[in-house]
Amino acid sequence: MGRGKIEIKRIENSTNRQVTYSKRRGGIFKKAREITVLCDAEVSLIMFSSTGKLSEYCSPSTTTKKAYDRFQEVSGINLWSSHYEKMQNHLNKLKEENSNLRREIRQRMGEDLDGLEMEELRGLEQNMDGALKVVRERKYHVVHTQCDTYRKKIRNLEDTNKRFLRALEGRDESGVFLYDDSGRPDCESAFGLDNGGPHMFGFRLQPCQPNLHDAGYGTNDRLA
Amino acid sequence: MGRGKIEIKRIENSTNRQVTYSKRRGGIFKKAREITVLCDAEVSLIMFSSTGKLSEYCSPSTTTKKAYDRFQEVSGINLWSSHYEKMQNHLNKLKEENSNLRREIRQRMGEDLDGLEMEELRGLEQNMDGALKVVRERKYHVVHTQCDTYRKKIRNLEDTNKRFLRALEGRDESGVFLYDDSGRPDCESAFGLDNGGPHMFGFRLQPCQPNLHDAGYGTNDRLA
DNA sequence: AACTATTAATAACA
DNA sequence: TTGTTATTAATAGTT
Repeated sequence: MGRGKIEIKRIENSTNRQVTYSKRRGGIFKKAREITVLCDAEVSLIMFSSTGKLSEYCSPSTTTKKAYDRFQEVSGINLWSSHYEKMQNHLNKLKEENSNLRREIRQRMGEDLDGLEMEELRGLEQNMDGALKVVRERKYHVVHTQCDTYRKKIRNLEDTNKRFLRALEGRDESGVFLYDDSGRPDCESAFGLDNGGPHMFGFRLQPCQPNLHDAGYGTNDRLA
Repeated sequence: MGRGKIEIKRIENSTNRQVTYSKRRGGIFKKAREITVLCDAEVSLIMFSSTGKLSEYCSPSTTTKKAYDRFQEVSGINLWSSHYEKMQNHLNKLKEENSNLRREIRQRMGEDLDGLEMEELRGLEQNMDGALKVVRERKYHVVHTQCDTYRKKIRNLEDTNKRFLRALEGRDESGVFLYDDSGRPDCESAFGLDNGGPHMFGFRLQPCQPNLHDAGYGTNDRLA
């Protein structure tokens, strides 16, 4: 039907293909509507053009979802089980993994040790001992770097202030102090020499009643 | 098209309706096949006759399931949306949690410390230090209990053997030794006095190249 | 988007 | 059901 007969094979000209798609899509939709009315049928039709555009027709008596539900029932083909099962498996794996990770952390916090054999305890102790040394070294490094930075900054500010002071003294006699020595950081306490009051940061050691939050260390009692 | 024009309304004669359904269904399927080939389209078409009979067409390039999956994606209409989305969210949450837990363990193993502030490092150090003491105490406790048990068992066995020996000596003169002293456990090495060879248990400290397995401590580099 | 010559689909009939 | 055919409907190529 048309000015000439055509072979049923892919239309190479992209514009023609698009035009033909539009026209024929309209034709098929019309046919679908007609058979729905004439024959009291239920039709669900979804089409994607070569550019990925979606077109959908569905009989007024139903919905695409219902149609596919019914399709599943009648055909016995389950459209979702594989998806669903895969997700469920993945979920379970993650949950188990998660609980193992939580247990390991608890043990690394000194809890939940009852199930461990002597050898496991020894391994844990050695591991923690070595790790603690690394953490300690890192802390010293960070603290020293930090203190150096502060010292340099202080020296800079002091120099600047002295210059300002000299400049002002050149203008009038009211000696103004522009900085306060109490702003200097307390390097000593950072080395762990203080030990009073509630800790403000993570890594609290609370073996008997862990208080774990998502935002820091010891953060693993959610969704357990 | 036909011997006469027809109105598009339900065909009351049941036989005619069935015949028309069959013929038009064939027509639509043919059109669907044609547009698939001509226009490089993807079509999924499911139809139920008024008697409930299912007919299905699907482009060779896809499956009804795939087409429906794609339909969901593109249309945003989600048939099992609530379920699926919930699972997806749960999955993502677990994944994130998992990666947080892994990071915490790595840090408790002395790795991945670069991102930590001085205060966090101090907290970690304090926590690990306290936890290490707990682990050590627990280890001593287990070791001592273990050794006590072994000693009692050995004493029992020695007593038993002596009795057997006496009984045998009563019968003939061939002195038989019924136990071997090498079966006694090496309590000393369990206190951490040895330090050679590859470790057999978990909790290895390997800050630079962790070798983590699912079955023990330091077991968290899967699915990372 | 329209138009229209031509093919394709199909309603009625067998 | 299936096949035939007169007739209408769809559409390919064109404007």
